[in-house]
Amino acid sequence: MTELVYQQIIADLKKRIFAGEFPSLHLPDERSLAEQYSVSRSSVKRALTRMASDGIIFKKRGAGTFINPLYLKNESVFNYEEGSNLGVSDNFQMNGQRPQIKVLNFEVIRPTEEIQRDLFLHPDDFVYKIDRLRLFDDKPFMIETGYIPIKILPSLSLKKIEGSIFNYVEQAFGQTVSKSFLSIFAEPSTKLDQQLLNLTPTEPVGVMEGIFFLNNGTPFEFSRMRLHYQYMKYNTFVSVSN
Amino acid sequence: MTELVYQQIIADLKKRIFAGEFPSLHLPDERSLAEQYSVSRSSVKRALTRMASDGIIFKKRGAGTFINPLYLKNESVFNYEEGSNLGVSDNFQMNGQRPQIKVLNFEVIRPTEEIQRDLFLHPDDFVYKIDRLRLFDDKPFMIETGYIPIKILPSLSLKKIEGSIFNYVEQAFGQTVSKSFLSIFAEPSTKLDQQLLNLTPTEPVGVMEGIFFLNNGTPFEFSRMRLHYQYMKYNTFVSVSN
DNA sequence: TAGTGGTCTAGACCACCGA
DNA sequence: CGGTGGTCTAGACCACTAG
Repeated sequence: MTELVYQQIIADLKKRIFAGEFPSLHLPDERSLAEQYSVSRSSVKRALTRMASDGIIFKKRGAGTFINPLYLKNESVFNYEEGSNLGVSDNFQMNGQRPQIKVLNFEVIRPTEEIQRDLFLHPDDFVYKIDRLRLFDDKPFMIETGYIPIKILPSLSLKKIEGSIFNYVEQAFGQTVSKSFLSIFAEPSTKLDQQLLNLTPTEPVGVMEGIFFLNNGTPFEFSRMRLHYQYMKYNTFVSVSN
Repeated sequence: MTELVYQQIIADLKKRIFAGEFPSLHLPDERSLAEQYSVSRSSVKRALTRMASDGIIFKKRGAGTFINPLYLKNESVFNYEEGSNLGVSDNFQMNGQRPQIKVLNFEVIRPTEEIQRDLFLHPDDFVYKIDRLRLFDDKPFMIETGYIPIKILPSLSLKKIEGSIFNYVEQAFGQTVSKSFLSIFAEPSTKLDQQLLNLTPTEPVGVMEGIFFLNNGTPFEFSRMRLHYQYMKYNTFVSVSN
């Protein structure tokens, strides 16, 4: 697959960590690892920096590099770092159940200035506006409105948006959706929310809105998702500065 | 303050971005920036990589480096990337306003099994249970319940929890709170929420709950935060694999 | 004080994008 | 095709931690 040096090091170190090769939770120092793998120290450092930002290890200047004990005990929580895609079906746990999609509306429009800016469009570019209701085991859980430039996906069709658009892009162009910038907040439900998501007036919706990017950095979609509050559970690992 | 080359570059580029120096959202290429700042390309690259992982910019191989339009739109909300700490006052934008803390309850209890597991405690360890109401410009916006092992902070006092616990830990032990696992979701407000946060029955709360870690990897606190929905806006930049 | 991770340089070659 | 970001090397010096 990928043969990048630092990715090989990451893969190998993960394997060795799970094999219990470091019972003290103390990894070899960077210079030794560089020698072991016959690479430069910079490449080792790059690998370790990645692993640290994933929460697998942490580094202590002057002391060494250590395995995060939670990584061993709580491996499942870390599994998100394996995913190759940011799509709904990957982010929401729908274990074996049937995710369904009901297309509410599908049209081509002139984007607002806001959308233009968010997706780096010219004033004369057009976008698809796609409204979909997503169900899960026959229960609606999310209203999704997406805007996608037609120049990125000129061949989109009603048929295709009844399935996963992200998967379609991956198959058709070999580009994965691997970055997103989202705002997450909550709101009282509107009449429409209540109707489509089977909510009572006191029950809220969770809102997630933002931009999805392709692997190559192209802004791909602006999306606004309104979720039944019981189905919105967003998990994050945050690490600041260092 | 900090004189690191790449941090200076980051600071300067942010300034220039906000000054509107790049209306096309297209930054100069790495080699030009290296020349402008009289540093190596590696240092520029390090700065840009940091900014990209913060979601400020994104890079497109073969094309260039671009400003994330949401960064400009959302500027105030991005401020969390300035903090050296994950605390409330750093995560929520309280520009010049007065954050206040009102202690509702402070006691030592035997942790539930769930808390034991989350904080990696033994059955005979005790924890502080701390209930606080946080206000912002005299308006309550968050009810916070925290559990902290007494063995980590044996000297905690009522006085100390009237201020930032994270800052106290930093001053007293030189450990920053720099990592967290959080779940984020929404709920209808309870009677207590409505009373403390000035909410009507149809207005919801945002909930953020999870574990905060010290720099060295020690699980430090389990926290459950119930926020006035208008004050919860969580921005995340997610990047998988690459 | 010895050893560790952190930063920085200078230069090389590769992979990709767009005109 | 030229220009861009991505990866990697080799080596230097600094800042911190621990014995």
